[in-house]
Amino acid sequence: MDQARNKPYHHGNLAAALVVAAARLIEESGAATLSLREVARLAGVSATAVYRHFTDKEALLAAVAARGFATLVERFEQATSGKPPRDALTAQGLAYIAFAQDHPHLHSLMFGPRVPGSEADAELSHWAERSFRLLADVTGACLGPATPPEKVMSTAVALWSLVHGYAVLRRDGQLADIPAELLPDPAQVMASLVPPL
Amino acid sequence: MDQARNKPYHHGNLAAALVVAAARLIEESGAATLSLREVARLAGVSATAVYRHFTDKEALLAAVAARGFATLVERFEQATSGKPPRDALTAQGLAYIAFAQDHPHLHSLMFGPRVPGSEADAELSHWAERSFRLLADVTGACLGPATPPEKVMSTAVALWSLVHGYAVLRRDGQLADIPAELLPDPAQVMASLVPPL
DNA sequence: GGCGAATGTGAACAGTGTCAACATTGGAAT
DNA sequence: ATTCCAATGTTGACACTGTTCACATTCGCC
Repeated sequence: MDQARNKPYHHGNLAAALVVAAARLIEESGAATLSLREVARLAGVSATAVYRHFTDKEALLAAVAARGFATLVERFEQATSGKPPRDALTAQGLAYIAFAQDHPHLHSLMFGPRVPGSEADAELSHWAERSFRLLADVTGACLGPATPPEKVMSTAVALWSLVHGYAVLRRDGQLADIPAELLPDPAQVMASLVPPL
Repeated sequence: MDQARNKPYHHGNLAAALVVAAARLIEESGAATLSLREVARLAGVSATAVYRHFTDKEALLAAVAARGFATLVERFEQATSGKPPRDALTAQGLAYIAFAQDHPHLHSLMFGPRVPGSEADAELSHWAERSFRLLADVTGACLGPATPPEKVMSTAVALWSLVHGYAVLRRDGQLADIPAELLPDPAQVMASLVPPL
């Protein structure tokens, strides 16, 4: 066992442990109420130790968000692997909606407002771009190789808007009052945005 | 002038003044960084006076959000008035997107996560329902009177998802890296979700 | 073995939301 | 018109937050 030993020298690697602890607390109660001190407490370290590894509270949050993007991309890949384009497209959309519903607070952190100047923003942007590229690629495959790139792009953004909007409305409880049988089937709506080949 | 008089007795009606002050600060810097004390300072009153009119910081925020919904509904009505159904529908969607872009922080507060138990949540829900009903009505008018209600509902939710998603992605800067000429035309995409009569 | 750099700690500061006790004032009942 | 209560506003305080500074410890390298 690791933690059964007497109190360790320095800690091994705090950075990772802090991200894990923060992620756990965020999944429970959201990023808004997260306290650096509580993260530190959970990692068995004193409050200011955080600043040896993250310049800011925001930097920690960005690291958690980046981890979230990593697992999101993973979900995308395992949802679409080996499927023909149109199946892959709807599978990816459904995976996105499922992710937002399974990890509402994390999703909210990942796609919340950006701090443009932040240095951690770079990695975040990288991940966000990558996950969008996955969507754009599948969309392109659905539309066929002869489709002009701006058509692919605008279709991908429309699809993303649709799926993201639905995911966000659901995760924030905005659709809670509407009985489930009246809600649209996301797969079907997505299909209607991609003109058949 | 009003404030040129010597310091007034009680204040007139603080509640409204506090909501106005809070709304102004929120439009500038967002609800996350809003400080009750600063609101009070801006209203020329001392911090704890807020608690004579709002049980909570959250209650104040809810009041601001409610005011936001009121102006949103107003925008909807003046955008759709006197237009045939399909024009009204796209006008309403565009008005929604414009609202989110003109008042990003307010929009974010209005459609952010709900606190279910909150007492102020009731009024918020009322407004949200009302603004959604506007959309559902226009959608119904587009689809024709013979359309089954669940079809109207699911179409309205799909439209809302699309427009809300696009508005949110834009307002949070998630589409900032994509050149404008590659972005979809919301009106056109909306039209493709409503089958022609 | 020793030394510098990396890492963790404690005390402290300004700022926050919120509560309890106190002060003031407006309006209603006499 | 006086009195009195309820509404409204203030002061002081508590626990908590993010963050900084000076200090302690420990690892890796010469």
